[in-house]
Amino acid sequence: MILKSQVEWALHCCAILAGLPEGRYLSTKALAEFHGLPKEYLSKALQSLSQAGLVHTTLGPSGGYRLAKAPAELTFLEIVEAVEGRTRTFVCTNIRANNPCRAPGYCDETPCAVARIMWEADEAWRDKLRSVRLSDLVEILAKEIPSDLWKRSFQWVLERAG
Amino acid sequence: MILKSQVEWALHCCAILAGLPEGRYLSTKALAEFHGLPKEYLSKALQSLSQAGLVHTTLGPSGGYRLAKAPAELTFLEIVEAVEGRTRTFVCTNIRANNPCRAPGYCDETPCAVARIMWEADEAWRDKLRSVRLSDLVEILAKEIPSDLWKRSFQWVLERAG
DNA sequence: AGAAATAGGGATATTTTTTGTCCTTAATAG
DNA sequence: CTATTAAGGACAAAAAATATCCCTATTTCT
Ligand code: SF4
Ligand code: SF4
Repeated sequence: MILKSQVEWALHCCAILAGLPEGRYLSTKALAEFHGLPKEYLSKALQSLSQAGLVHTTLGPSGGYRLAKAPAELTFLEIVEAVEGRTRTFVCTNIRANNPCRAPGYCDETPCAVARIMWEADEAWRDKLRSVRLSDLVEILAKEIPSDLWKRSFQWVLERAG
Repeated sequence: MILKSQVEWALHCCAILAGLPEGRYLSTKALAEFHGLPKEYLSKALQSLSQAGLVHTTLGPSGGYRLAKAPAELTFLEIVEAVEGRTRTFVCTNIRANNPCRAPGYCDETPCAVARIMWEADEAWRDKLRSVRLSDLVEILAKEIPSDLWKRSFQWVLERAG
């Protein structure tokens, strides 16, 4: 069970978009080039972000993406779920229904303990992701990335932002 | 990102094995029939449990599986990891290395903030699974499953245990 | 000793998911 | 009017999950 690579891509793209000046947009092409990713496929991830309402888009030259809300209002969970979907990582196939000893029709009402426990673990994962904001990430990156690289990257992005 | 169905199978099988009297074994055939699962494929899941040292096996007629330790000493995490593997659910493909502004050779030392945060969420998931013991599950099931079904199932298993 | 049942495991096949490409359409800026 | 963009549908390739089949060594029972 491995998350889609699109999750990593989306998080990185959001981190870049978080540094974009108010009102400017960055295109799929620029984001793909910056991260060395296949443009067409990255586009699908960005479309997911768009459908989830996390980013705003415009068309035409100078078009592209910007965040739909402030980085402090955007959580990791929102980004991850936009790309990865909201279905729980444990799905119950209801195998207890096959118990040869069961009364016919049993097992339909409540999910069993196995599923509930697995879902609690899933919730713990989501809780953690919900507790981290995009602004937290940007803060850490700003500290850790060498300032000359940080500046050059910022410059690179600005040159291509519409 | 969905866990393998073998995870559900393994958990259910362990729950059954937990109720097995000291020194007795239950075969793949019985476990597959009880849960309505393909015997050969379930066998792979049980082999994973065996390789992880969670169950003990014997060959021959009356052979099969029993738990290698007490249900109170066996956690959900051990069972899940035996089947699903121990790799983290977020894998870093190091896309920051593609940054056109980077100095050559950058990005090799430490994992970046994105990966660290995702790994923390992964740990939260594992922590939760580690906190639940197989005995906890059995306790809940004993409460929730109608006692006549519980008894019939127990009887069914005993008749087939070697 | 011989027959039957078992776990282990290798080889292979099928199905589903992930990853990726290609092309068309509608909108926008210059 | 042209160039550029996001959106999205159709399709293709690769990887992973889900099986199935078969052979071997071991154990139990007769
Ligand atoms: S016991 Fe729980 S996890 Fe297992 S099949 Fe039933 S509902 Fe699903
Ligand atoms: S920034 Fe982190 S998650 Fe992204 S590619 Fe680099 S190490 Fe991986």
